[in-house]
Amino acid sequence: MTQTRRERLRESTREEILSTAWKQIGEEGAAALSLRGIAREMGVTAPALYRYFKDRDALVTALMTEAFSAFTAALEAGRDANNADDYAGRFRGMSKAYFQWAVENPQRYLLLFGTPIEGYMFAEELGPVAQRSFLVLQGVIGEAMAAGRITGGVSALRLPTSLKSQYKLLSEYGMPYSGEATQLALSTWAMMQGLTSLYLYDYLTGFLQDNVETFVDFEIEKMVKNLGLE
Amino acid sequence: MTQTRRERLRESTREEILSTAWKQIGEEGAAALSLRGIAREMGVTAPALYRYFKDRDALVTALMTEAFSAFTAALEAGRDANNADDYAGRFRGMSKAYFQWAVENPQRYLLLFGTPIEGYMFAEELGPVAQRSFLVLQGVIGEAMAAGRITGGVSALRLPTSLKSQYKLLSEYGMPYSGEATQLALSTWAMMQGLTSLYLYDYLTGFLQDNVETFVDFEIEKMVKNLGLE
DNA sequence: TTATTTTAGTTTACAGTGTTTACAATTGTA
DNA sequence: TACAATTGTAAACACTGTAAACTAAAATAA
Repeated sequence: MTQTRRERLRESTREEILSTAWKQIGEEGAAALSLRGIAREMGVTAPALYRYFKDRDALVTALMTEAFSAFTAALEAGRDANNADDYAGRFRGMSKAYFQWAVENPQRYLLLFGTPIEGYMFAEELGPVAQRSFLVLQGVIGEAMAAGRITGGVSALRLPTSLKSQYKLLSEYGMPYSGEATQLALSTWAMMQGLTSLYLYDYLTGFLQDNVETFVDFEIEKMVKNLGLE
Repeated sequence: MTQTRRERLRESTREEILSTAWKQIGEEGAAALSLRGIAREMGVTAPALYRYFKDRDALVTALMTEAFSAFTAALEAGRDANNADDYAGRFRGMSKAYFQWAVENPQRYLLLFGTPIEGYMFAEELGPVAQRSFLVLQGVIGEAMAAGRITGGVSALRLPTSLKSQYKLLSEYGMPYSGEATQLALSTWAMMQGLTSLYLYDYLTGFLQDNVETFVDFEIEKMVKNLGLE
């Protein structure tokens, strides 16, 4: 694994490009991201960046990969702040971490779950890294379910068998799984995403002002109850 | 209200611009919207469009206004397909119409609730027309609540008094209102938006394949139950 | 009808974008 | 030292949105 000097330099300017991009996203929003802007700030000409990223979309994909990792880590941290047998706590911790991360990293979140980049098409290679964040949620619910703690309304929906690949991925992470867990996780996922984008698009504050967080916590609590977790 | 010949012509090319824009959005997605492209297709030069729209953002705002109106109309139609005293039916009808409209007009929906236009900032004047669609939802819940049909988990959240302007707007439409109705409506809104964007971003089909609609219906049914509507 | 004003459109131009190509400079290796 | 790989630059192309000046046509006033 020993890197040559050249590889080190290359890696370092690659990271400088990414961090400059994040700086611009933080300041002007993801929509204002521009290769020429990054090059300008780095004191280099634009085509130089093409030595490091095939094109603008490749850069965006790299940024999204980074963001997904950070997001997933935040979810895991929220979950792991609670004991392994405290299923309600783990669910709560993860859900709050979801919202909290979005509040603290709005542009980053919108980069992942909005469509701020003109003409950018979700890259294939992002699939796994995106699903990994979903797996955290699915895992939390799956664990609770395996422990018999999910007593809330489970669907009668028959899920397709093609879900098995998904299950396999879950079990590789040592997590229990089931079609019902997937379904409940999707439901929770939808709610969190809805709450979050409503907030980021500034629909909530007009109605709730400084009660937004209380509202979100309340909605999380409703989910806990509906799952029968507590 | 009699229009002069000129006003008629002006109105007609204005509409041609909008319909050409919709055509492009339908074909290439909202991100690919381009003034020059519209002009090209209309057989006219780009600066000509500036006689009809101050700039690109003004055009986008006009498009969003149209889309919001259509969306609101769809919600109302879904609601009104049920008797005025069938509160659960009206809620169901509206919610299904929400998802259905998004499925049938994905680019239009994303134009409203995604951020596909580079650098476009949500225009002030869109506030009222956007809220109007929310008012449909809030109204359905408010009616049911006034009829004493909402028995589900109502929050203990104390909402700010500044909501009064919102309430006034509702009562102008002859609808009952309350802080609890607002809160429950926001919750429902979040869920619908979350389900829909999960679907449009193609997260659902991977898990559910052709069961997506069943899943969404099931989630709507859960909301009906949680509201205590049935 | 003629003269005047308003309007719709074009031409030209500017500043910005992502991207490609050809070339120069630098760096690492044999 | 000679050669090869790598990293950058300069110039150009094809696109954007937008502004200014100008022309042709249409509506209005004399």
